Amino acid sequence: MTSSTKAAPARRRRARRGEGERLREEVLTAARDLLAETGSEAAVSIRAVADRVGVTPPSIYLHFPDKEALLEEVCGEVFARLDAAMEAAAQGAESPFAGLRERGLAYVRFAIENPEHYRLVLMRRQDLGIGPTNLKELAAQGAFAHLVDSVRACQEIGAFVPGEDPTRVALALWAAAHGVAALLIAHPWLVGDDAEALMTRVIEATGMGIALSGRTDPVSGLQLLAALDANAD
Amino acid sequence: MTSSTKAAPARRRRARRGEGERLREEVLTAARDLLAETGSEAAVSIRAVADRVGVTPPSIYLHFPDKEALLEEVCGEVFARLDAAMEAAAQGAESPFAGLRERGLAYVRFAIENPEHYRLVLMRRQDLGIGPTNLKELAAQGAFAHLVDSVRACQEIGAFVPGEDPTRVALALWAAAHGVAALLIAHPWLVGDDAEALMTRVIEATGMGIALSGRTDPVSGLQLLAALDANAD
DNA sequence: TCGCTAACCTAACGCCGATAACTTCCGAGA
DNA sequence: TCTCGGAAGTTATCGGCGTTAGGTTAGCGA
Repeated sequence: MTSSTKAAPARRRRARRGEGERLREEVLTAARDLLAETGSEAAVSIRAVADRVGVTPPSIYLHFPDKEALLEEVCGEVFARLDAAMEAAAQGAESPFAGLRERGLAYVRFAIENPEHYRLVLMRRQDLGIGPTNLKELAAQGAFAHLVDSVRACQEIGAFVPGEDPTRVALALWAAAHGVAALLIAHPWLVGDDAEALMTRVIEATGMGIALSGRTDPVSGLQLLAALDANAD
Repeated sequence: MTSSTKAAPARRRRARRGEGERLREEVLTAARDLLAETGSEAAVSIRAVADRVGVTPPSIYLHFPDKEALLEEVCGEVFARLDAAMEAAAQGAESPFAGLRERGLAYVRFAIENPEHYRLVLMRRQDLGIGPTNLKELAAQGAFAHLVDSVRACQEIGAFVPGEDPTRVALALWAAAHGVAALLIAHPWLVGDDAEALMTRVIEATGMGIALSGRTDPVSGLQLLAALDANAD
């Protein structure tokens, strides 16, 4: 549909002997650009990628076992920036709890900025992906590990009750943020321009709810709110 | 792959004169069964459905404009049961707040029981679906309308601070529940057999967080928790 | 019995992911 | 300088997909 007049013999020059890896990089950038430009997985066909690079479809398979692997690597590149973005957002936070909130907001914003990548990685059924295959593995690396650390810090200052598995708490917080992200991506019309308000509300509410849950000491709501935004207990 | 030996001329008897609608129903049930059995959108191809019914692919188009419309109707049938399931779950609740929790749990359980239907309807980009196109429309019908009512009831008994738009609050609660559902569907390995624990934690936390947010009166945490599970203020 | 038309079917188009087998051509070794 | 192995592609093709154009059959009213 888009300028595929078929008569596009703008062939790419064949790579020299040891430079076979060059095509691999060109394919990756072509796929990445195509996904970013169209915002649609369907637009990133092997044929479209090959055409953009100036090569025939089977050549792709010299460097990637299948389409899935190609998309996975493209998304992997994008998601590699997630951890850094979340940590940067939490940098100036006044308290661990505030850091948690900033991380959550950065997470949802990242999803909004890379909607199709997010959808490919986190909104498709993936029973046995390349990534971690259980919660413990996930908790040991990247952004989720930092999230768990952040939860632990909240427990240490008393914002969260200690004793609960920080990994499970982090999973709950992740699920809430993921809900906002997934909803915004799948149904942008639902929220309109109030995406920021929604993500703030959900993330803060879930965080405060976890802070409140399990408490048996008669802490007042105001005390709790104050404690959450303070550095000390 | 599955018994498509091609030599399956078990042709269906052509419908009589006024009974053209019969094929439509047969196509719907075939598609529904196929989706339920395989749990995969890809398995529900026009050709596979036609084959199961005992008809040729183009015949499908006599009753459905395209594949999308067929899937939409199949999912619509399933989702028609969601509202009833949520209301039934909230029936015996001791308080509006408990009703909110039961509704949320029922929602996630519904998603787990119909994962592929849920994924088709709520985890794919749908800029202009047949359904409601803005939040107000959505708030006026079905399960979401009941959720909004439930939020309003929580405001009336003082569990939630009044003044906030109940629709927005309901949206936030929905997002949190959706996060759990979407995570469980896309990455079942993450949670293992603790799905119930995760959904309970997220739903309760978000509800309590919303109950706490916006409060300026020095209500104690314990008082608040107690109030949430009581019928009266 | 005729003929209209509802209810199908046959054939085909253009797309897709993927594979087998062929060609080109660089560059190291004789 | 010539050769020839193998890296870096190509051509041809398969089976499957959604969808469309146009032909065929059979039941029912006249």
